Amino acid sequence: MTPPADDVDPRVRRSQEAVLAAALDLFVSGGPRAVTVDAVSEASGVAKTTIYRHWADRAHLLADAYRACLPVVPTPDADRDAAEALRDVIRSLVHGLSTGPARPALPHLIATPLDPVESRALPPDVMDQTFTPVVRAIEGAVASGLLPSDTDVPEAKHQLVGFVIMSAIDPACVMDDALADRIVGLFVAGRNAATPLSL
Amino acid sequence: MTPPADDVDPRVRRSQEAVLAAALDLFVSGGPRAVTVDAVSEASGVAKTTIYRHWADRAHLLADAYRACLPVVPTPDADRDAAEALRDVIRSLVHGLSTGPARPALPHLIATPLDPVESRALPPDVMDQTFTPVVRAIEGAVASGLLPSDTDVPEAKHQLVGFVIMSAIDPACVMDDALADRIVGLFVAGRNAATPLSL
DNA sequence: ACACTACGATACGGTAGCGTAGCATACAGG
DNA sequence: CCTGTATGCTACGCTACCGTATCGTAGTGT
Repeated sequence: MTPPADDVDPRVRRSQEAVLAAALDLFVSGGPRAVTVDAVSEASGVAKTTIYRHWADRAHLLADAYRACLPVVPTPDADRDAAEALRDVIRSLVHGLSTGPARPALPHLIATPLDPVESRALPPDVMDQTFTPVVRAIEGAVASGLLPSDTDVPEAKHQLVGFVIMSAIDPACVMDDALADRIVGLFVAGRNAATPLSL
Repeated sequence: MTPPADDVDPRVRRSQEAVLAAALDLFVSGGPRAVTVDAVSEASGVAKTTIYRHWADRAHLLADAYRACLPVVPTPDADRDAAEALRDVIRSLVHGLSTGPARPALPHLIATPLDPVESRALPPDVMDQTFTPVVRAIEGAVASGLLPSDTDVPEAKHQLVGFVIMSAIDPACVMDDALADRIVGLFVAGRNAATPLSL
């Protein structure tokens, strides 16, 4: 499964692709609970027995469907300008969440790893992997002086990622580069304010 | 169910309380899927038939368990100092998420309303209700000049709430007033920065 | 003490889903 | 063409869970 081998029996290839496509559709529209083996078999036209010949059990099938719609955010080059790197990472995250199956599936993407039953075949840190580039970019920004040296990196991650996620969950929110740049701008400006705020 | 009447048969009272407590425990530790009528019956010592005498079906029982661990954030008085109101609302939100059953149940609190099956007896905007006080506080801050008049309120909500939620999800994060104040401080400072950032 | 009500226990029918077995068929590749 | 393999089909057994019915029992309030 993991390596999409090229030199395989075309029958195998066809089956796996049909199954995965159907599983992804079901996941996007109905969440993990909709990805039942019977439903996938029905929707894909692939016999249930065949599905079990390629996936150990339902959990692994669901895990593959999950990964198939998880957005991938590239890690910026380490020798890049920190501000640009940060901007590009957030733009990429926003873009990845607003295109493809990720946006409609976002609630399920968040909820699935948190469900002890549904996430059995998922690594416990699937989401972390997606957000690692953001952490790298923040670290780069701190190193280059764009952010104060005493910046709490995990906290900064919560701040940035939380903003993006909440925006993406709101169906009324327009997810574009302008939003991404605004998010980064508000973030950096707040972090660099001389006096945070006096209450 | 909704009105916790006081003048009822103590037997009824005792049953309902035991059931609700057990349902809440199961929800916190195992999510909505763990709240099965049989499991609740088993855990509470209340017969399944009795449960069905007080709740129409599993969905309503789950909905009550859900509401029982949802944090309640009081709306600040309208004639309050805007900065204090905003601070208190976020403090209250942070506190509500870090005490009681809300923190460990947070993933489930987020995921449940997003599940079309599990949320059948929940109003579609349960979460919104929790965040409404935040919106009110932001509006007050804009009105009083603490935030720029062109502030996008929904976007500001995403920013604040996203930060809080992501922090609460991270088990390593310490949720206290200091964090709340930092969140508000970074938020207000960023929003008031003359020039957001030039890239 | 007595009627009324809530409760417990058990059993049941029904549904949905998982995963497997057995056998017949279609197809890929040499 | 011919062998090996992937697939489809059907039929299972099993489990978990829902919601109901029935009936005897225990507790409440008067």
